[in-house]
Amino acid sequence: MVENTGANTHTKRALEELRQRILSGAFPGGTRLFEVALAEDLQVSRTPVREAMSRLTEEGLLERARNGGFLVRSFDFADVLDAIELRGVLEGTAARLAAERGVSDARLKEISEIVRQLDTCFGNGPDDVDFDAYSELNGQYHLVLAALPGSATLEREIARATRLPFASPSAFLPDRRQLSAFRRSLGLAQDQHHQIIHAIVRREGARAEALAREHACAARRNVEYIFSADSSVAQTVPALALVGQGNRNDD
Amino acid sequence: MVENTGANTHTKRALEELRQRILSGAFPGGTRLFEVALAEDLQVSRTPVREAMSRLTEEGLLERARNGGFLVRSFDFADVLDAIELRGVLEGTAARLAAERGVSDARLKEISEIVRQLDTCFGNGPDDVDFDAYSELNGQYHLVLAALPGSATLEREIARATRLPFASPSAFLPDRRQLSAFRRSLGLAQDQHHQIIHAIVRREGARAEALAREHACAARRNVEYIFSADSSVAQTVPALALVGQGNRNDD
DNA sequence: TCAGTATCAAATGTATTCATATCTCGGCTG
DNA sequence: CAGCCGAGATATGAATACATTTGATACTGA
Repeated sequence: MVENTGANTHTKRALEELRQRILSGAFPGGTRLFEVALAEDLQVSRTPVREAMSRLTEEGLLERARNGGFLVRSFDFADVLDAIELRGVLEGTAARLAAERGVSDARLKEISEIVRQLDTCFGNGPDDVDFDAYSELNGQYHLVLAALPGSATLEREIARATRLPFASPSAFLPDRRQLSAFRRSLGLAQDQHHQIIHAIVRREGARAEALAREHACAARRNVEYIFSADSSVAQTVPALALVGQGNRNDD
Repeated sequence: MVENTGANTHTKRALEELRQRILSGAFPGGTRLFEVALAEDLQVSRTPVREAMSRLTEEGLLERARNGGFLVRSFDFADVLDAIELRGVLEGTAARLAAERGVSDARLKEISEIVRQLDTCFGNGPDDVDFDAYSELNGQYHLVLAALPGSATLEREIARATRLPFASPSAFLPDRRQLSAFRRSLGLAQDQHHQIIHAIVRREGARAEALAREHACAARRNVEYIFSADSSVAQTVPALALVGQGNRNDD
């Protein structure tokens, strides 16, 4: 049995290009993607385009239309808030199970290191936060947290649902007031990260779960605040831009 | 723009046949599925086989191998227990949100009807339970419950994770003692169904969540009991047979 | 005998061609 | 004038031929 594969450079190209276009908001939610048009545009045949769309469906960026074909999934404000809620629940579960079952030293070391790096993003003062680095590391933190319990199925499903929704804060922070509020909230979030890890180490499952949930509630309040403070932001930022951190499965 | 689709009878056939084979345990977990072999076997070309495998990957029954190709996902006992745990958490969230946000009369009517039908499965006495009908309806109950909150994204993710794992009890109940224990537990489960609906109607979010979680814990205990009581069952029943109720997306 | 290399076969990737379903549009008919 | 029906356009479904990658094996030389 030859466990082989043919060439896949075209599929890979199509996949990456399409993903990038979707995440950048090139296609409004609900847009139907046509194989032929994309194939011409990407200079490949329909086959790798189909393959790419299928994979993007698995990733949650597309959905299959009722009668065939693919649509760009659309997310509205309520979806984003719900996704944060869901994420809090799942991460809470992950944290609780990690505390109940115990965590390998390697994993604990891994996530502690991430938290340590998160600390460094705050620099020397409250006005010196590296938003982009923080956001990137924060995504890793959540993924590793979701992976803690050590069950393949659980890990997989939690990671899937956790991955979907998250705001990249630096993308939509127009005015000074909001920036300042966001810095404060990031400081609180960072405290919560430390507390969650502590609770896991101390094997306090209920507390770890509650903390992770509160963490998500704080994130929810932040997003609500930002969008409500300036309604133009809600309309300007495509909801899809909030989606997809660490969603890749490239090799 | 013709929102069209070509014929899909071959894909449909391949999809249903493959799904059935996987769920029936024809392929042990980890088995690699080869396009050519399946295409010959099913008397179709590789194209619809590929398409079917891609969709089964979305359903969670297959996974993509590192270097291309598809593997049958394998689930062990721990995976099944974890899946039940996860399910309880998600359904708890669904119940809580339903209680907090309120539920449309139509939806409430829908799920109340399912619970009513579940009641009828118990017949006239404790020895007259229609397991198959109960199991079927129970799956519907869970899916509708997951759909209650009314947010498309949330609904989708909850339904996805909820769908994955559940035991079909009648499939592995060999001896009289277990059967009797199972009847009792089903009665308790049915009580819990009623209580959850009541809590949602009364807008008691925390209670609804706690009840749904307890419901899952009971299910977990049942499965643990059955598998521990007769270790041969755990080895005989392919874990995959526990997967996939209401996972269809046929039209 | 072992190691390294070359060759082959097996499996998937890609392109192309044909088939088929459905949506649109125009004309016919009541 | 409205509604239905049919033909054409369009998009996806399916089949097939060809390309490419990679694992396995056999052969050769040390």
